Amino acid sequence: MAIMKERFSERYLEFWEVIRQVPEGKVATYGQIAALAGYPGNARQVGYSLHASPPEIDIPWHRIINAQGKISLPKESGHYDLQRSLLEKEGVIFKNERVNLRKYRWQP
DNA sequence: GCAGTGACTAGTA
DNA sequence: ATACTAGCCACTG
Repeated sequence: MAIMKERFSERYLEFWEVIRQVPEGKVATYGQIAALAGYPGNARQVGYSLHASPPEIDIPWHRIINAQGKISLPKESGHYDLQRSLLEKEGVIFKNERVNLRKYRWQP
């Protein structure tokens, strides 16, 4: 499988390094992660890196949402409900499928 | 190599 | 509020 390559690009590793710093009960956006990792404008790659990330890396992938405060995963996939329940378990409140970013956004 | 796709975003209308 | 656009770049066929 393509995702099981031994090495990932340095860019992906940088993304995951930043994501690892997002604390419990807080969220960050894809664009925010990209900018903090030193790749502003590469929000899409952040999403792709998570899609391709192997389970053995231990990162809070569920704390990453889009700039509208919504979950970017399709509801049909089942991953949507997983991400939402993981966040709610940490105290993040959803209102109309949306998180209040002004309240829950991680500020490094 | 080229075109399409995607866990994106900021801008404009 | 919605809709469309350009920019973004790794991956796939």
